[in-house]
Amino acid sequence: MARIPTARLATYGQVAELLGAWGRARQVGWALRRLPLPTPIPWHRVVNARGSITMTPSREGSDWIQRDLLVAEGIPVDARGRVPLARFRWDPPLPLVF
DNA sequence: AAGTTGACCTCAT
DNA sequence: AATGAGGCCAACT
Repeated sequence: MARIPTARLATYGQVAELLGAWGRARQVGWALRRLPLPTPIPWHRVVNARGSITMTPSREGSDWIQRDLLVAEGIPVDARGRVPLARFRWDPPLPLVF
């Protein structure tokens, strides 16, 4: 995730692919849920494939923090958490191979 | 040990 | 636009 440039967006699925874990977007979400905040990892640049911040009470506020961080980077977020994914999507250069 | 729960995704109504 | 089905799989009951 640290590879995602400032003011660019990636999806959970993209991050999974980058790890060589195609189809395992859920596990990316699992990992992010566990991130201790604050963290230097730019977790806020990861949104869902529908192009929005996943807004749910189970995130205990990190969804709203994500909103603030994205707006602070210049990425607009509407009232329902939608972001212009098509415009800001980051295309990873190469998958990681271990 | 079996069933449930998610910061998910794609495809089909 | 909004659901629903099915797939995914580590953790947690």
